[in-house]
Amino acid sequence: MVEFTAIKPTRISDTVVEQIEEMILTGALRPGEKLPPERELAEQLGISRPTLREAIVILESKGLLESRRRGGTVVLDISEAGISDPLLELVRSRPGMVFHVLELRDALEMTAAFHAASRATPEERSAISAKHRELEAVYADPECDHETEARIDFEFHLSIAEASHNLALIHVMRGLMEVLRSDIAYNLDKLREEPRKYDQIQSQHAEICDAVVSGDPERARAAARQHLAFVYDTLTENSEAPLNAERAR
Amino acid sequence: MVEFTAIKPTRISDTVVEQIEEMILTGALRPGEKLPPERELAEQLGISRPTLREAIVILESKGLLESRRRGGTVVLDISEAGISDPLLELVRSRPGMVFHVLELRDALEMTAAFHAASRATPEERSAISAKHRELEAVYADPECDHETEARIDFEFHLSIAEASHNLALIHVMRGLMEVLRSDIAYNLDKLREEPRKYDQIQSQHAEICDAVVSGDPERARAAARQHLAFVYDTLTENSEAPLNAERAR
DNA sequence: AAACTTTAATTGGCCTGACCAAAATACAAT
DNA sequence: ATTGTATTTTGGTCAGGCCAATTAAAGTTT
Repeated sequence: MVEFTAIKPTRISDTVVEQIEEMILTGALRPGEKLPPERELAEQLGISRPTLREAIVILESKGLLESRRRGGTVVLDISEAGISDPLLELVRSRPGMVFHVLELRDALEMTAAFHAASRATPEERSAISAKHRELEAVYADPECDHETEARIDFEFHLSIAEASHNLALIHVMRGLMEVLRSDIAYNLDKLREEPRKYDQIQSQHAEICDAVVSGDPERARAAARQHLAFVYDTLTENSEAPLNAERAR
Repeated sequence: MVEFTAIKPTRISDTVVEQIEEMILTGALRPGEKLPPERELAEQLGISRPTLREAIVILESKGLLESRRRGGTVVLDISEAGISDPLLELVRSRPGMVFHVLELRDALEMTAAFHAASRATPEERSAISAKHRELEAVYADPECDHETEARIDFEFHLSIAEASHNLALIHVMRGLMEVLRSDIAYNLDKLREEPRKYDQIQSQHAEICDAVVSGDPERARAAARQHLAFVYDTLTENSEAPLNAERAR
């Protein structure tokens, strides 16, 4: 018995999608360039406007095009749009989703810190310490660009997760934090304007690091909890659309 | 100089995309389920068919839907293409991975139960109760096949996660539990031979259910913690390759 | 002459309604 | 019972039109 894969009646809009995709990838269509008006392009391709629109909307959801009223449809820069992970892309597109992710991180990092404190090898403990020192350095440097700052922050938390020796945990957290990394940079900006809170973040990191390195699981868990709760609350103050309505603690 | 991000006049097809996306992520639309015919659905949403089609085509390109001529539009299984994919590989390849996943579940379900207890709508609470009664029924039935038993067990925990109103949490847990579902059936087998532990599982489920439904977050969290710890320990006894070496609590 | 208003044209966003073709169902015929 | 045919459902596509946002041109005021 041979396996037959169901054939796919090629939809005409999909064909157009591939066509334009290829033109963008090969450079026939360069970033910033403007496509002909929908009516005109539809006629050129010999298809109807709704069908053309289906194709355009797909390409737009893929981050390759952007159409504005009266402004026409322009090709975006691929370098900032080339995305692979389909599900994390969903997360990234939702504005209020940051709070969902933060809540999830709260649960995960508590466990990560707990297990890391009890399982980490000496090498891992010193690696965590090193990453923390690096973090303090970039925090202390006012000239450090925020992207680097966010990256180090991310790597610090990741190093703890990796020391938990739980592959499933590591995997999930890596994906989540990767998503948050960009947002962190933005939020750190706001924090810098409030030295009091800014210092709190630093001391929280120090507390987490120390608890994990010294091998105190319960203290590490508590420190992680405090840190994430603080970040959540701070973002809630700065954002206009938190999850407060649903957050009836 | 402040950064201004260009505002995007929300397109109605995008709104529909988010709507359906969310229904899929929260489980309101389950894999395999069929959407109403385009004409009908368009009327329900109060939009035109071409606009609805724009939304459908986008979701199709994202791999969430599939529409066939005359066959209607059906929801695809997200777990096939998402976070759980690489995780599934890990679980398959490494034997002791079950314990990693169990630990992760421990962290997640505590949070899920906590938030569900405070955020669940009345409908969700009754849904959880209903699923728990169903679970008690299959547990009481000695003739019930273990696969069904594991499925109901899985759905019970999932219903709690869905009531947490945290999309990120829901998605991760769905993937994890889907992975565990098969293993559960096997482990339940062993548990049945020990009526004492078997009954404990039941009472733990009852405690979780009651705490969540009655709206007691802290009690719900504690109940979930106790349940998962119990499962972990029981599996540790029965399995010949636990993570004891690394588990130096 | 420069800055501000007004007007008009362009263009994406959306709708109504229709036709076609594929596929499943019901039904008839062998 | 199996095969063949008709009917209906439903996605795929097209045609043409209206609306509203936006920009560019024309006009007006200072």
